[in-house]
Amino acid sequence: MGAREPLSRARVVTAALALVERHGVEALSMRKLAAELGVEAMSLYNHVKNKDDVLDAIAEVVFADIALPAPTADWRTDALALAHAFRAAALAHPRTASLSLTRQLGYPALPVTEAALALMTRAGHDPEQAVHASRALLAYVIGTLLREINSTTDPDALRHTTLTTSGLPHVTASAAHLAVCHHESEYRFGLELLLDAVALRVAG
Amino acid sequence: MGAREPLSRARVVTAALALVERHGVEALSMRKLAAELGVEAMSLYNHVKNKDDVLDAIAEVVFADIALPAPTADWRTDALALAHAFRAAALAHPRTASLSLTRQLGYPALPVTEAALALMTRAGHDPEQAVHASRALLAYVIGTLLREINSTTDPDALRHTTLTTSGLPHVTASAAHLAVCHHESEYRFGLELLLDAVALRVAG
DNA sequence: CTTGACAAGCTTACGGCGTAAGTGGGACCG
DNA sequence: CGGTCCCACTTACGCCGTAAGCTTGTCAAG
Repeated sequence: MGAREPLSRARVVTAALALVERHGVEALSMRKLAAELGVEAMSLYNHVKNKDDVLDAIAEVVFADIALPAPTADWRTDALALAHAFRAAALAHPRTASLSLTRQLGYPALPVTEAALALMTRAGHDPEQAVHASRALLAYVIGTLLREINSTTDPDALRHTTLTTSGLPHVTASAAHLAVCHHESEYRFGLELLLDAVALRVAG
Repeated sequence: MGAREPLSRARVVTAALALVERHGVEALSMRKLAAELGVEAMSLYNHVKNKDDVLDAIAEVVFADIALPAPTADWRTDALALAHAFRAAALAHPRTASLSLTRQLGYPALPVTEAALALMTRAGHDPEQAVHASRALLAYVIGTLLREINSTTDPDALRHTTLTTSGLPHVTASAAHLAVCHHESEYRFGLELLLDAVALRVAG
């Protein structure tokens, strides 16, 4: 019965992340988290302020995992790379990513925000337009990833609700949307669309 | 001591919506909701399956409140009108809207989905591209509204976390983002950007 | 008028939750 | 060796969602 590795904030956060990825956010409780670490619930509070602190901490991990691409000569390449890195990080921890995209994170998200802003400035926007454009880019990325993650987690939510509704007034749209689900290529499609528009706006 | 108005699903949902708008989602409990209606918690279950059912129901309200604009000759006008209607409905119930944008809603969101799809088809896209483009539009709308709603609900979350962080390595970006906060005009900016790109893609 | 079914409220009860507050022992420093 | 501090444990409180059962008012059929 040797001494076990001592608890630490890092160990708590890691365990919380694992628990959320395995069973979803709603399954995360301080008691279960403690059990996971072979410890009583209240011991966690020596390393963590409260449950919200834990949620913030795991949400940050996703942003921390975004490998910001080094800027190249072409802002457009960089934009695609940034968006791709964002998506990769989100898909690496899908259930946690829902949290990250939803929660209001200030500082942890800043590097990404700033990268997007720098990018749009380099593209030739004036400062105010650069802010607008970078936010548009991030809004698209976040909106798309939210949808993608939800449909991955719960793949036939739409199909189910449509089929159990009698009368089916709107099958056409749902069928069309279900038929097209190559997430990655769709992501690129919207991205290119947006970047085309940015380029156009700067040129014209 | 006359007989009070009997409970009904509609009354429950209305009260839940009001409670959420007043005190936030985390303040919604079956007990408080019942108290609001002058009733005991378990009575609610005669009209509602469970708490999740309540949450779904209030989330639907936002979509139901989107006044779908009648199609005109110009798809672009219609796209702006749709986005504007979406935004109006979301801002009318901001705290509930977070739920609506986050939760996976199948059927209730369908009219909007279909309107966007129809619009992109009318713009000249082939069916598959129309799906992609409509999803891009909705992703932008949802991503933007999430940000807007969160920053309205909790206006200085970013400022606070930045200021309390010593070292402040990234003040530039956050300051720039804070300085620009005319939500409505920003919304239009990104929207026009996206629609320009759609028009371009169809023409070229 | 009686009866019995049914809808819709109330009561009780259970297990789980987050966390405030206090306890105790082991490690380290004087 | 005594003191101090860290850190895990224990206890306890009030809230939660909801299963199960009970009560009461309403109303149609006999």
